[in-house]
Amino acid sequence: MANIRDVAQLAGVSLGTVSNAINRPELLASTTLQRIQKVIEELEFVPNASARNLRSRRNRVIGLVLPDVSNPFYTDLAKGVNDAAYASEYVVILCNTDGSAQKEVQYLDVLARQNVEGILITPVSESNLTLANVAERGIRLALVDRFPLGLQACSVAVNDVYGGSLALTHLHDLGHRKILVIMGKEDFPQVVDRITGIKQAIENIADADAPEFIKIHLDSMSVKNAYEVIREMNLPFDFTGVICGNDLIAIGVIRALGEKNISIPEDVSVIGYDDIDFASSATVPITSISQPSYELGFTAAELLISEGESPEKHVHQRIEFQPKLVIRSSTAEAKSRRS
Amino acid sequence: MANIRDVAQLAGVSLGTVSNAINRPELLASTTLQRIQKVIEELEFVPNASARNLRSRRNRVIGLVLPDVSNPFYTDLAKGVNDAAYASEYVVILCNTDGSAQKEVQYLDVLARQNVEGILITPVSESNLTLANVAERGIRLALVDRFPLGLQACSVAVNDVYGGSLALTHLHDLGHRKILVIMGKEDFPQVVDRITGIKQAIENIADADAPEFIKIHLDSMSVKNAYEVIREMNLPFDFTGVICGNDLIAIGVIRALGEKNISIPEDVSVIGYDDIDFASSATVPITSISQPSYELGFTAAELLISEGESPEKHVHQRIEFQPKLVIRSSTAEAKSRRS
DNA sequence: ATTGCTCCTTGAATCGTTTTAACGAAGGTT
DNA sequence: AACCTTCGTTAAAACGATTCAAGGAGCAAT
Repeated sequence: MANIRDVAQLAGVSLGTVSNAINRPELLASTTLQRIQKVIEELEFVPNASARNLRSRRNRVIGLVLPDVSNPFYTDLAKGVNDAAYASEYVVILCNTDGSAQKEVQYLDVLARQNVEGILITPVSESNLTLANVAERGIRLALVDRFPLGLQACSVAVNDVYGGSLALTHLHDLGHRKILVIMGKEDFPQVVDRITGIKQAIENIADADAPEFIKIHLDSMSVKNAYEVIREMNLPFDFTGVICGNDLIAIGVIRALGEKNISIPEDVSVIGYDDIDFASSATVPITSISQPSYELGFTAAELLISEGESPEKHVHQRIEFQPKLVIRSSTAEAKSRRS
Repeated sequence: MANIRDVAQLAGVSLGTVSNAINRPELLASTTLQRIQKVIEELEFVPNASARNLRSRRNRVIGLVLPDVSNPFYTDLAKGVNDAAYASEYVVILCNTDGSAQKEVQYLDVLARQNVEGILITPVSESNLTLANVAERGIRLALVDRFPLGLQACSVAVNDVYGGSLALTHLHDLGHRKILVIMGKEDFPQVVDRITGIKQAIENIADADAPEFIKIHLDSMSVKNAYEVIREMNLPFDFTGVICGNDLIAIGVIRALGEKNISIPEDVSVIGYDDIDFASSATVPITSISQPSYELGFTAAELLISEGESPEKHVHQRIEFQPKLVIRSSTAEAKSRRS
């Protein structure tokens, strides 16, 4: 493997000049530049990233920490991040926490050791102690799908409170008055916000008409988990509508209810969240709250990278997208049901 | 940020001793070791990965190059890789080529610049010129979901030829004699193999009884692409069975056929590939060829990492999984149809 | 001829580790 | 008492780039 010294020798210039040829070509006389470039080509010289990073403290690597890469919502988001990174010649280290706070801490540590320039994260809980820690180490942060509470960082998120109220309002408009809410872990920020939205929407409805609801919190927001929980459960009360934490849960719920001979949407309306691609191809096409997952990731990555390119003129931004209701076949007018 | 020198000073030992404390603690007297560890803790010392890599040429980073992270098959595979990496304290750089050979080349270059220890790749084409190049640079390679043709590397794959024949045989057993095969790009290795399998299966059937088939090659193996192509198409001949390159294509095909009032499986049987989670929750639950995606990724990553841990006693392995037919509702007995 | 500018180029220091040969002390053998 | 060994530790040389103050060449102005 050729190094910069070999190039310098063969081109008959000094070390520093080769370095300039690579990083600030505008400084060189054009004849020297060409000569060096030719040698670089000949030798197939590739600068060593470690050496470069050691000196300059920039390595064009960012970390992406997500709770569940099996969920197409996060996959799309990751794709957005990757594409933005690719455009700026950055590279992305993907970390999957499985929704575990402990894994999150460990991954943050690993990323810090790797000297990543910045970290994009959808934190699993509201507590941002470790995040503050990371920021202290001089690693830039950007929050995705989550707003920073008292943290100095950019953020790109969707208004989950509004999303929650959208879901409830839709079901209420269809005449549903008893609603099952089935979400992920109680302290997962998105869950908190969406439930807040649901409550707010209820408060805005005249008392006589206001729906009541029960919550269930799942350990993992997956098809399997939702399916199993609903299957094993004695259905708590005669709800006619279900609001799910995401579309995967909705798929699991629909399957489990189907097996109990409850038909969707005739007997029960089900509404998902995220509007993943499969929502429209599911057994019953799922009504869902749509979020711009790809843009979320793309924008956040752009923000983080631009902060690195010119830290002095960077100001932290807080970008908010609005969710949208997408109506499909899994929700319909409520009829009174089950005696 | 504390560095190793600060630690040495505070602990009253030399630089090298601290390094040993970190990397070969068994060399030290236990009292010294404890003293150093205490200081490390106090100072919150984190070794600088770049410096370490520069000297030791190991950075615990591997690259993963995949054609399509939106496809749950690859997502599951990536999860396997991540989990295996995590267990060995490695970190994964994820690269999404969108099935483009050009992007693949660029990503390989980026990974080489980053000095990754190894690369896991599902190459987009049979040509492995650039791969050979990478290997020359001293970066270890492992092929996932693909066998190495003349390449010195480990590989973990599924027998796609057999998978193709499984699909055809299933349809043939159900009485289908005219079959549409709808795959991805013609030179995508998996596509080549699966078609080979289909042809072989046909050859094994008595001439009189042998099915005929037409192929379509899509640019991208996505729901959208498949849906649009089938929707726009004058259906080529009166096929009664469809073999799809993956489950995403199957979903697109089923949707498009549905809009043409062709019912699945009454009029046409459709068989997918990969057996992704959603296959069972689709509008029509999809008969599919199942592959152990997670294990594929996990095993390959383990192989690659173990090669790094002890290169001297490593021998390249070629691990082959067998695909399985999973029968659901999208395939059924053929009836003669459409006049 | 001297000075002052501009424009390139150089050399040396530096980043934070790992690695390895060499060294000193302590203990055991003869 | 002299000589080995063993064990723990040290000092200094890498690793391969970037950075920056300083040097030199060429040219124009005085």
